[in-house]
Amino acid sequence: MTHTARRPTRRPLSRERVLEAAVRLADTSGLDAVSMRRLGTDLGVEAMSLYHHVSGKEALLDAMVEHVGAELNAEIAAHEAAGAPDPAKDWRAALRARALAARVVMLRHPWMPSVLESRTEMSLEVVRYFDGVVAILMAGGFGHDLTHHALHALGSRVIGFTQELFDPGDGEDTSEEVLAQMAQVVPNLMAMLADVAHTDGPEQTLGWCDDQTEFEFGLDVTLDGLERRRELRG
Amino acid sequence: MTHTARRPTRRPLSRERVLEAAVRLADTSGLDAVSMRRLGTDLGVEAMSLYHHVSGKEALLDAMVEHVGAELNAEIAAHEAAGAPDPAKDWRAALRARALAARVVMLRHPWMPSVLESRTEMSLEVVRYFDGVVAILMAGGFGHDLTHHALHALGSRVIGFTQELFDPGDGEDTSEEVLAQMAQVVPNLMAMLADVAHTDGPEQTLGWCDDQTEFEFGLDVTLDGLERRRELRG
DNA sequence: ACCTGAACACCGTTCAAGT
DNA sequence: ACCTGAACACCGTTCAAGT
Repeated sequence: MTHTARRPTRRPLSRERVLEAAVRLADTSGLDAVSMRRLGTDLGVEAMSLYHHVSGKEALLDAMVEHVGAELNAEIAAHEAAGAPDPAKDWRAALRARALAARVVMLRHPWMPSVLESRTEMSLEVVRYFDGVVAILMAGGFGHDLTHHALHALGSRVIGFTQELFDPGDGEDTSEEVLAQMAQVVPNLMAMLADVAHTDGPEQTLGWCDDQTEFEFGLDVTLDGLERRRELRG
Repeated sequence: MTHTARRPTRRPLSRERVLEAAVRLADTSGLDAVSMRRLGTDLGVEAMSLYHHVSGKEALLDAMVEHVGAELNAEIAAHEAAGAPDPAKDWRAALRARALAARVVMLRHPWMPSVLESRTEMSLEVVRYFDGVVAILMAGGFGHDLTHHALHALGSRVIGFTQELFDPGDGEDTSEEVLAQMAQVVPNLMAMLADVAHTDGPEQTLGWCDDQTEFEFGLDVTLDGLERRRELRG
């Protein structure tokens, strides 16, 4: 065995390599693990070397969003090539398909929602995604004004996620005593939870509780409400 | 003038005083300013003294949420005492009024949404708020199952905010050149923006772009969609 | 019981120095 | 041009010591 084979081949660092490593690190170990120092270690390099490829931590996060945004648009393009609903015929189906396709990408990167929301400058790739959403709504007969309102009403759902408020909780450590106490303080909520008893098997979560069924329900409710507005104004 | 008057009266630190200072600090200087050291300085005390009243940074954030949650429920109670819509007669009006009342509190604490979403354990006061939401939906004729779905569909809107994806941007530094370039890449979006041209005056923002008009539009769209589901199933 | 100061293990970032 | 190491100014938190 040679000497050169022993030490890991040190490809020169590149912006692309930095971003791939950062996204992978966030995917596997969570966003908190993404520090300049840790990222440097993963790449076999000093943290300070990263500054030759990204101007700082914030720029790194911007670039990570852009990286996933590109993945997102590639996914959408693939869907469209494979035959997607025609927005002029059925805007609802077209938008629904787009949101669900986006969701697949988002589920691969659970840290994306929170980083996306923390950005002060917005990603060109993500804007491009929204441009496609606008195109669908306009083709569906929404005016500019209603399209604008619709974007706000749909919020993050149109890009495949909803940032839920609570982790539903594992329910493992909730003793009978605690449950009885809760029933006193929040009786309506407890009665509801006892009745619905989530038994849908393993849920796909994105950040917090946000399973597929609830995501689609919320999306459809919003699409229904928008369709009504369109009929009224259109 | 006496000596005792000169140095700031040093009331003994209490949990309440710590929480009030933390909330005020977050309100005025943003969440990033809330560090144990900075908070200690504000209270005229070493950072380590705080650990006698909160067990750590995470516990402090939990307690801040609980503090605002209490303010939220007090606001709701005041609204109800002043005469709120009867949910049995008009669940829509009752829920709408509750969400808008909650929003007033949220606007006083723009950091609340992000902290709320980052909590792993949920606040009793906030849960109490949701218990009231469940009560309204049940009184309005939703079953337990539909009430559960409705909570997911409404998401954070029911507690007075939507976490918008983008800051609309000041538009101050967007040159003609950049606009022309954008029109190439995202033509649909640019056409829409040119048409709607936000001129509603100063917008109330909560975190990101989330003005009152858009908030109410999104809320009403969701309420419409839910009412339809209720009619179908009820 | 309540508060302190030093210390530890982390951050992001600057800067002068190496090759 | 690319990478390094020491240094700076911050974190949260532990722990032994003070009153």
